[in-house]
Amino acid sequence: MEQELTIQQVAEATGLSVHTLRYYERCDLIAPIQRSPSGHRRYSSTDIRWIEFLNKLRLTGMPIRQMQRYAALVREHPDDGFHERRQMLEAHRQVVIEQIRQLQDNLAVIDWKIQHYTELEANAKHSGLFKAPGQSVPPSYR
Amino acid sequence: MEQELTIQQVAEATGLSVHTLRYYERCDLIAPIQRSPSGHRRYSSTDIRWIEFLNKLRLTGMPIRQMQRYAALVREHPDDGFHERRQMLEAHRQVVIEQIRQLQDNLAVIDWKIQHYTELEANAKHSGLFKAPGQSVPPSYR
DNA sequence: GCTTGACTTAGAGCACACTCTAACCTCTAC
DNA sequence: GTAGAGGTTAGAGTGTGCTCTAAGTCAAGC
Repeated sequence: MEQELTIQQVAEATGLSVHTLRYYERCDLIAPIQRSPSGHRRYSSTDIRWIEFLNKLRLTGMPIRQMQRYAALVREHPDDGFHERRQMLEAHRQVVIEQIRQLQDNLAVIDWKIQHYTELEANAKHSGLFKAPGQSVPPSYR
Repeated sequence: MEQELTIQQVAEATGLSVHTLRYYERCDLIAPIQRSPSGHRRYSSTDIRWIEFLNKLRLTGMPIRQMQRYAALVREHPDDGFHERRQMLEAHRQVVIEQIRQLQDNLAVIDWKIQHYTELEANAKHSGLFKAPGQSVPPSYR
């Protein structure tokens, strides 16, 4: 009942390219995938779940190097040594949280600037007749 | 009263390297900086505020190309044409918001996995005597 | 005058993560 | 049996954003 997918199908399912899938396998992020009699890759649903998790690590900015370490831990101690893996994920978790915080901070500044432009546009429309009160705008903030 | 900073001081103030500062100027993200009689760059506080804003765009993932477009708009129409600049920032804003959303989504999965490892660790400690109820763990989720 | 250290330039080099190429193989349909 | 779609490999190439190098200039202190 285990349905096995071709590399093309996995690419579509995961959003990674076939090139990337082979690349990940080549650099040991993915353990060697089973082959059909003709030598073509046949991905199991377990493989796909692993790839999807890998992808989440990537999308949160984990470098390939670190994913390699994580993948090696899983391969070498599939049934124990959860502690080190958890520690890796927790360290990464902190990095991601910080990343989100920074994005939010910087977004606030961008929002501020959008607001500022909106006011300048409004002023321009009214030919400068209305100057927003209390808005002394430094010339550098254009 | 305009205090002018050296490239080294600006690097310290902004967190960018002196190399990066020169690189940004070379590719027109920063307009040509004033020079001392000896040809050394002298940054004004206006320059620094611009660089800081640039950096926020970078840190939110805006590509250099796009920052170049934005910088060109500011240079070419410093006192009007706020509309296009606002549009650029608003488009970027949406990208950043989506980026944050994705990070949060993926972080949730990582959190789930950390939790899962925590449970596996606890089970291992009790020599498998206690199996968390209702936790049928697929073998792929290790 | 000479050393030291901070600056200048053009251009080369690098790390990262893919992405593509060339040459070859294999299955299916006609 | 041949075309065409899709697979395989090793290895080269690409885009992005820096980062560094080499060779030279300049100002201050000894």
